[in-house]
Parts: sequence; structure tokens; C-alpha cells
Amino acid sequence: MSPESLAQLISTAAGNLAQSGKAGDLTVDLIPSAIAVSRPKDRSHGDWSTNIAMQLAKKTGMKPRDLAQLFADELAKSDGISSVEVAGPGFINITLDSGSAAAIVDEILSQGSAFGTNRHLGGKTLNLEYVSANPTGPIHIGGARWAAVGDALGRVLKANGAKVVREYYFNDHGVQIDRFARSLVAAAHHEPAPQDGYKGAYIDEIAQRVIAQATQDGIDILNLPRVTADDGSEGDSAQREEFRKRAVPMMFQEIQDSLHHFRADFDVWFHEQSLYNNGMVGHALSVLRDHGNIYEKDGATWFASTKFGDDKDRVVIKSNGDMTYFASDVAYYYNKRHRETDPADVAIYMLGADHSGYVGRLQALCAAYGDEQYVNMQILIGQLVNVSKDGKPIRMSKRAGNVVTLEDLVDAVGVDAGRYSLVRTGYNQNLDIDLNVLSSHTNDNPVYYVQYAHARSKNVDRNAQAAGVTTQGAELSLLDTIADSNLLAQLALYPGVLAAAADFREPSRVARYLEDLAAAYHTWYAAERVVPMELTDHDKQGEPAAVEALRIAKDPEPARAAARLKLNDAVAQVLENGLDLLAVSAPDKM
RNA sequence: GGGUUCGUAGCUCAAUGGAUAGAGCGUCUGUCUCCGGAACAGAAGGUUGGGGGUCCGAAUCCCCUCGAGCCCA
Repeated sequence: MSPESLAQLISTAAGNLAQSGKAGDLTVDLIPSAIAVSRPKDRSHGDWSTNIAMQLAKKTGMKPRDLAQLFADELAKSDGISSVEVAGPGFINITLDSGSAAAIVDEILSQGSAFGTNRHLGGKTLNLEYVSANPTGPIHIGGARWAAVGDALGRVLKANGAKVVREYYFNDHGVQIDRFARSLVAAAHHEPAPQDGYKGAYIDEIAQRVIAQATQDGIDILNLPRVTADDGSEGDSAQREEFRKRAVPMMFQEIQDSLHHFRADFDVWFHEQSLYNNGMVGHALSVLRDHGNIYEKDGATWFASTKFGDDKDRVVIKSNGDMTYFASDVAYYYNKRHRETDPADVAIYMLGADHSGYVGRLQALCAAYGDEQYVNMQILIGQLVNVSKDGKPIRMSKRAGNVVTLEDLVDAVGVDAGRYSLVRTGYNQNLDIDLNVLSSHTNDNPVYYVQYAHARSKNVDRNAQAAGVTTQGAELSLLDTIADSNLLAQLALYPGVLAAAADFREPSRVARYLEDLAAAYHTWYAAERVVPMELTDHDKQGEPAAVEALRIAKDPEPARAAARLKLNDAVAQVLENGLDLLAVSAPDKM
């Protein structure tokens, strides 16, 4: 029995109590729609526990323990429950029949990779935008965090029935592209990087690649005109344009390749420039204007965002006629919600803490279009990744050229460990990564613990086959030891974890769950054998009860061994399902 | 100065308002000739930054305060 179905049972019991009139002022409308059923930390508190009586005590005018006892009596009548006890201030502790607890095993094995999934987000299209780094350099470690988290969240949302569009927004319109091109020209001529420009080995490398490509095309790129304006700044020049034209696609490709290698694939690569090429910016602004949220002042065009809770109104068209960055954001949001294919019901933005100041204006934008704030637009702010070496923090700067990139991370620890370490912590938690830990190739990453549990379970399965143990004749109610029961309960938690990971937008919950499941499995493995082994003479010398316990652990009868093999295989399946949500491999051998 | 996200074991991180705040790493002690020891069992390590409040119950919610990151002045 799963915690979800147990909650259903408790809800029914509450309904019965309300109708009977025995439980004080308890009425049907007091019963919460979601009843919390949790796993007690202490084994002696039963398999599952609920605090429903304490929550309802005050409203019904009853003492918590008295109300709990009424629930206990009602629940004890249900099939599959072996005992119910009231404990502490009013907890209701429930112990299941071993057969009822073990039913989850058959459910997992029959559903396979679909086990744990649900359709509760069915019919919704969720647009996830993440990473969206400028195409002026490689993805750095902060972008890598979003790649791992965003991709995993997309998988989790899909597993809950949502239609998911993963999207990457290239800022290929603004001045940073000019700076990038200028930096390349300077590097090509072995000149120092311009002020506000980018430097670093990758700039030199891209510059050389552009030169090589141009040469191949018969263009002497270094001798194209370089115009210098009177004030010393470089104006538009044929040479810079040629560098820009060739380097930006190279950077696009490099970013896409490294994300693909990191198993973070996107459905839509959106170019900011396209918003201008097809008039989307003008259209989106005119719609805002129709809603009465655009006005002119001091020669500029403003968005009245303070009407919707922003700190101050925002300029969308400067007095010189230039569009602001925010004008692109306006058009982009409008596009997400109204495009022809897969318009978003919910636009989820995953931004770093350095963009936290944008939340107000973006949410105002959402409301200005008549959409519902925090519902049609959801913004997840993640804390930045701090990189340190020898205990000292390093300040990364793309312009200074000392970034730790996604490629660096993958080179150091591989895709599995890299993704896992970035996704297992809450994204809104500062994350500290020490370069020494990355470069030492250590095996202390929890991903190996989880993967090893999977490899081990596969190995047990192979050994069982070789020893002639099959799942035929399995008697699941014989999964009645403490280790069995703990492992069964852990398996039963998976569907709830998957739903919560989606609802809270926290894929880290899946990783944490897998670590708990792996721990329960390793403990189980140490305690109970699948392939029977004869007891030694020494084993048989103890008290009868102790000998029997050893017999059950080491030399299970066929029906019990078969049941354990099923449990073992069910664990392998759930580990596989969970790791797949994180796009981490589930190896059969390590 | 205003806003915002945080502050938990030596380090990196967990913990729907629940029972004795948990893991990993590090330190220390054990593990049966036996399904893979990348494991298991155990020990030490905490005034959840500090102070008030709400609640049957607070790391969690509210107020004040200290410190840090980020955004805006």
C-alpha cells in the first residue's frame, strides 16, 4: 500500500467519523484535501504515520489523543492494515500487513519505466527557459548548473504529464556582440583587448579559427578595411563585420555541442535578433499600448510597470530611437505565450541571482498582458556557484578570461558526476565547488553510491539466474523482515517524490530520494540473501529463534528467495527510473 | 540606504510546522571463508548566527538584530 492510498483510506475514515457524530464537531468540510502521511524515523513507530488528529483537534473541540484513538479504531477495520497505535501528543502510527506493503513490488515490475509517473500536469504546456548565456564565450559553471537543473526539471515535469518546451535564448542583438567582435579583431592583430572587451585563450582560439575559415574561403580577412573614428573608437568596419558574421555561429555551435555532450538538449534555440527581423517587438509593444500600459515621456517610450507592482516604470524605446534590452524581453514573453506551435500556459524562467532585480518588471509584464502573475509566469532564482581553490574564493569573470567552463567540469569528473553534483542541491542554495576536488577525480560523489546500488542489484539478478533462483512462485508476503519493510516503504515513496519534485520545481528531491533508496538497498543487501546459502555448523549452535533468523536471512525457502529477487529487481527499476530523470546513467557494471 | 536570497556538525549539503535535527567527506572502532568491501554496523562531532513571539509542537511561520551573496540607488 502506498502512502497516497493510505491517505485516501484516512480520508474515508474521517468521513465516516464525521457522519457518525462521535468526533465532536468534525464535519466533512474540515477534512483537508491532502492528508500528510509520512515515514517515521523510528521503526518502532510503525510503517507510516499521520498527524491528522492533531491538526483537527482544536477545530473539533477534542483532545488530540482522543480523536486519534477514534481514527485508530476506524482504520484498524481496513484491509491491509495489521495494527494502528496512538502515540505521543496524538500521532497515529500505522503498520501494514507484509503482503499489503509488498504489493508495490508487482506494481513496479508491471509498470516498468512508467512506474511513478502520473498525468496531473496533463494538458499543460510548460515553457522552460534556462542557461541562455550570451554567445560571446563558452558556458561557464553557473550556466552548467542551470543546464543540469533545467534539463532534469524538464524531465520531471514530463513524467508528471506536462508538455515541456526547453528553450535557450541567444542574446545576439545587443552591444555585447559588438564587444565580442571587436575583441576578436584585436586578438587577431595581437593587440590588447579593447576596454569592456573579452579576453582569454578562447578569444585567441576563435580568432584563429575565423582567420582559417576566411582564408579557406579566399578572403584575406586581416587586410579588410578597419575604420577608426575620430574619437579613437572603431566604427563599423568590413573586417569587424566579417569576424562577427563568422564567429557568432561558431560560438552558437560550440555552446550547442557542449550542452549536447552534457545531455542537455533544447527544443528551441531562440535568437533575440529574430524578434526584430519579423517585427515582433513592435507588435508586442502595440498590444501593450492597446492595454493602456505604454506612454511617452521625455522623448522616450515607457512601460507603466509600476501599475503592476514594479519599483519604477521601464524605458522600452530610448529617446534616440534605440530599443532597450527590456523591449526584447517584452516581445519574447509575448511570443512564448502566443506563438503558433506549443504556446506556453506557463513560462518558467530560470535565472541567476544576478538577475533577481528583473523579477519585478517581468511579473509586471505578465500582468500587463492580462495574464496571472506567478501562474502564467514563474521565475526561479538560483544562487550563484562559487568556485574556490585551496579554500580561497576565485572571482570568475568572462572579460578577465578566468572562467571555469562546462567543458572543464566534464573533463574533470565526467558527465554523470558533473550533472549529479549540480542537481542534487537546491538551486536556491549557494553552491561551493573547490577546484581541487574537481581535479582529484575522487570517488566521493554520491552519484557513485547510487550507481553502485544499481550495478549491485543487476549483479544479484545475474547471480540468481545462474543459481537457478527465479521469480516463479514468489510469495511477497514473506518480505517481512525489518530490512524488507524499510526497503518496501522506500519504494512506495517514489511516486510522491516525483510529484513533489514537479510541483515545487525541485529536481534535487529526486536525487535525495535516490540516495535514500540506495542506502536502504545496501542495508537490505547486507542483511538478506537472495541466493540461498547453507548455514554453517557454527550458525546452527545458537538459540532456536536466532538460528531461525539466520535461516531466513541466509537460506531462504524458494518462495521467499523468489520474492526477494522480485524486490531486488523492483529496486533496480526505480533506481533506473530516477537516474533517467536526472539524465545520469544506470550502469549494470562498474 | 532600499530590495532580495541565504546563515544547520571541522567541510559540502539534507530535513510537508512533527516524535531523539540527518547524510556524505574527514576522524576513530568493528564486519561472518558466503550474491561485488565503490558496501555494511557503530563512535565522536549541534545553543540550527543571536534575541523575542505565534503554536500542543519551530531549523521551518512573524518581529527585531548580526553576518554574507546578489540587484537597485
